[in-house]
Amino acid sequence: MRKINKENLIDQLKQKGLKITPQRLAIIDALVENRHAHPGATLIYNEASKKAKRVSLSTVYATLKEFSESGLIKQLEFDRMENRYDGDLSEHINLICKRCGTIIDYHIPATLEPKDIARKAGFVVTDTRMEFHGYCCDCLKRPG
Amino acid sequence: MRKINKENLIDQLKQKGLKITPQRLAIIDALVENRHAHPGATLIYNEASKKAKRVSLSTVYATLKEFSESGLIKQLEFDRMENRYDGDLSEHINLICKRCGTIIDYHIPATLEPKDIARKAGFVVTDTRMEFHGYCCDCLKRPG
DNA sequence: TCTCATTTCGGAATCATTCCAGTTTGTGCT
DNA sequence: AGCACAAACTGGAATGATTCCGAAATGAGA
Repeated sequence: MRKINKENLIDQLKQKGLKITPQRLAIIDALVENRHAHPGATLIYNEASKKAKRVSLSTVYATLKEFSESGLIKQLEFDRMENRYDGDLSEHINLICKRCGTIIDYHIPATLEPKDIARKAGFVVTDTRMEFHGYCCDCLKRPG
Repeated sequence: MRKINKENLIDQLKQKGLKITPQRLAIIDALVENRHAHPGATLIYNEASKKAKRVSLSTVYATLKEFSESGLIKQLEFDRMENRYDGDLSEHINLICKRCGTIIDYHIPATLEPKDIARKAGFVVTDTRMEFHGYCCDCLKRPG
């Protein structure tokens, strides 16, 4: 039961004492209908605007923030505002402390068992993000 | 030989036909001296300003961009400008296409072998980023 | 229905980053 | 050593996502 679903999200709002408003319902709809697109605030805003009479961009931001803080959805960027650089080009995991911002380079062993990383490094993982950037098969087929 | 080192970076600049300027040398110094801090543009700018008489922030940005495009350093953020959201809260890897921006959720098997991911998903990995967010041991010790 | 904390609004403010047009400067060549 | 020119630098304006803020609107329980 990991995928987002409208009724489930509404239940979670109730459980957490958050109010059910037309704006939130519209945002939930936009989120569910575009779940595969990993939508950004702008897309959500556009989609939600079609459903509810009035939604402001500020509300979309506030709601998305509320939802991700409540664990209803996952933000694909974290708080880091400034881009940072790493001189270590080898493959490793950046262990980023949520409190002090420290970034620890953790070199991955031949076989990686995500859950073990925490214990070995004395680091408590609350959120994980692993991104592989490259080219998807559809794009590889297209010229350019 | 993965860690950055001044002479090596200078050699790489020469090899790629890039010019050696006082600003670049100052930026390289700042990069090398702060390698453990995963410095951002602002820190680099401040540090580099101490070394070279004149360095502008624009130059720092341009240089950092040039360096990461040339593979001298690694940028810890990618081009994505807008924050995006994911309704799938389970642990998975986001395969992000550099060309079309598509994000494919890839659920990790019990044992993860990074290199295998590409083949299985038909995705060519050019850059990898794995981030585990949480709390480092030092912060865990401190109250709050 | 009444009440009030929560939510929404929209416009201003913020902040990292990019853009631009003009100036300076490495570097290869003579 | 001096020339020429593409590359690099500058700084101020522009951009664009996100946050902030004070005021107005509104769910939801009493």
